[in-house]
Amino acid sequence: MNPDDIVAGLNPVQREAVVNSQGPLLILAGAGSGKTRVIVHRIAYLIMVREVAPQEIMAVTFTNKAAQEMRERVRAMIGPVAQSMWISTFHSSCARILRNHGDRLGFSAKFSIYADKEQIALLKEVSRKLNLSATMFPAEYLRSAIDNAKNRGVDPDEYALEARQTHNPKSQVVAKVYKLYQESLKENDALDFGDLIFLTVALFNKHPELLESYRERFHYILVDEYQDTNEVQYRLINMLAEPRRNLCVVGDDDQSIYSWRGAQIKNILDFESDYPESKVVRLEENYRSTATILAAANQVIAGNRKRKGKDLWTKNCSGDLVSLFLGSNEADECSYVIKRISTSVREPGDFAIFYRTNAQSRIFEEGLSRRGIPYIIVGGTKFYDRAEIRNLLAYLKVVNNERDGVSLQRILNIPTRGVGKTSVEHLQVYAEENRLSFWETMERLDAEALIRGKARSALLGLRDMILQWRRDQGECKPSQICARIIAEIGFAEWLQKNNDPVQAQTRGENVAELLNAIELWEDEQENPTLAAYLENVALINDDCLSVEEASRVTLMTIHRAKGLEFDEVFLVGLEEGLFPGKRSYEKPELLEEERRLCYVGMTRAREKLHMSACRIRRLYGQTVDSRPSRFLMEIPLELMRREDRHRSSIFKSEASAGAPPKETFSRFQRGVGSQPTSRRKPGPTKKFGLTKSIDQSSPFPQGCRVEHAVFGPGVVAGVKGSGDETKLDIIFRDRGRKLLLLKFANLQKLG
DNA sequence: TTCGGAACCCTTTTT
DNA sequence: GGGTTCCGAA
Repeated sequence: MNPDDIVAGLNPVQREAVVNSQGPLLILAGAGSGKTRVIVHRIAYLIMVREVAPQEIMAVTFTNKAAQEMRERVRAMIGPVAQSMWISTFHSSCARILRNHGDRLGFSAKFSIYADKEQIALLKEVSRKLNLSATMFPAEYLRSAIDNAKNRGVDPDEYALEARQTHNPKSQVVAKVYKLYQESLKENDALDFGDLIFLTVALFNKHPELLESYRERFHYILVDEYQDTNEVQYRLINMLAEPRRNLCVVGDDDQSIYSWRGAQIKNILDFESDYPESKVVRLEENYRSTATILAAANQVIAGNRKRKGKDLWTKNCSGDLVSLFLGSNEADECSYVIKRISTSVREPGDFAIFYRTNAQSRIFEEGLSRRGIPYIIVGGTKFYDRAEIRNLLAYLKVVNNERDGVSLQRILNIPTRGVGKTSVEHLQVYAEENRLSFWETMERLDAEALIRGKARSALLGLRDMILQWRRDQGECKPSQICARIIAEIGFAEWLQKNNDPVQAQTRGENVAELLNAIELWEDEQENPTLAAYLENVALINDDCLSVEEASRVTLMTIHRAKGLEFDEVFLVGLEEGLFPGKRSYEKPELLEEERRLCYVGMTRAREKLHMSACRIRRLYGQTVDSRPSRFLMEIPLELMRREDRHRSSIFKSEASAGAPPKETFSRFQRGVGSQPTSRRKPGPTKKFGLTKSIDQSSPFPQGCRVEHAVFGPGVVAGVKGSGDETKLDIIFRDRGRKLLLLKFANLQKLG
């Protein structure tokens, strides 16, 4: 094939990235620079021009969505041969490897994958065995400590050594937990997410010949979002790529926002020293945003020191200024956002609202629904995290994997069948004393007088059902087994009985939806086994079930927004202490990450960007005075337009809360820059948002209660202008806020 | 076993 | 403020 055909339509830099197919390559891909396009073309180039066999290429991403899109687009370019390529997430690539060779580490090919909830359940069991106090060592604390260790590539022995060396008593306890937890996982024939990667690395370390075989297989390795890789992922990739060094990493150091999950920005920053012979390509032309938005974003990110350095530019027009709205409180901020959405010619689906923390979403949700504007909140409790779904999945896991004790214990009394705490304890003790798995203990119920009465017969019944379902696996599809389980345990009836009618309804629907989802999945599979389905659920935990409608306003955290784009974006809550968050103050690295987060949020916008902050915010039940975020200060005033100038200071809290003068606000009022951290200046400071000169001679001064013939009762929030031009800013009790010309308003004074 | 109320926590969460 | 979790009482 003619190389020119492959690179046709790419800009010169993109071509560089595609054509440089041999040796290590770092592609610094700015936001909206056509990254995926480059990756896809690069793969096509390798196969079509360099005649690399597809199965010699491994492409790794972080999300299923990214993997899917990449796979789809490659297939569209080169056809079905793409099928034999490994394009998948870190986790599913590793799961695949471990299913093939996990026996060398003591796992079967059917191992269960434990998500957070199951990790916690197992950790509680471990804590109990070690007699740990749940207050001193909450399961969640242990979970994240162990998770961190795995991300760092630290095994239990190394962890114990670390703990001893640092004389940290708490860590020494965690070390014990970590060790026992790993043993328990093995007994349950289960792995957690961290294990998938870490144990793959361990497998390769322990069995060099296996590593060699994969090195032989994968001649070309490509990693997307390289800035988000953690230590083990880094090790994995680099060990595989070592002999041939055909490693292409794509990423953007300016969009590294997952350090708290173990991502190491240094991986991308140090790539050039890891591979001195490497080439670097910078994709800086942006095809997404207006020049104004980019200029603003560039200014913000320029405040970071630890970065490769990159300036996005575009041929797009300059577009609108960035709108800046400084509200009095979050209700005010919210109504600004909603007003802009409801008065726009755009469709709801063109808008997105991004916030730093999930807690901020509620007010927007309420406001939008009150106005009847369709919206979707991305995030929150996922489908597969709902209790009823997890219960059914636990059943399926038990059917699939005999040794999975965590899932078995979960379902013992679901639906309630009279197996209480004491019975479970008896079983646990017996299992422990006889070194049996939980399932083996259940098998001995006949022979041993372990448990008596109702619990005994219930357990025997459950055991027989499980045995039957396991036999069914031969001729039944997973969906049929699942349906059988639901029917035979009386799950629907139990849900009815134990929930209020509304909840019972949704839970029932969820169960139906699960069956539906399994069937959909089966339709796409050649060989739909239960084990395969369970892996799919564990790793591809996507919410394709909640159909993403294009016609709704999208609400999500900025973290979730990475990789997406919208015509018009509202970035809300830009306040010191919230964004950047308070916790980032002490550490410069954390502050830099917050700044990157801001940059990510801003660069999602195609045409119009709004940024807003509140003067007063209720947070965790407390009302706090806030100042605008330093990130706002970093944007040149020429790029912004204030959207709240006409507004007056109607909010008593502002005058009476005794808030210290906020010179940062005055920066926007007077058009003079000031440092966010500057000390308080002497003398009076203009109050933010206050109408410049209140006409004290107005018959209806600020705060005056009035009655309007049509709008009813209200309060004068502000007065503007004078004489015939006098306008009153009034908040009506029932009709919201209006700006009225005094001479026409025909107001009655009240009280 | 199930409930209800007190106590607790509180960034972000690709897999 | 609110959601979750945990413990004790019925």
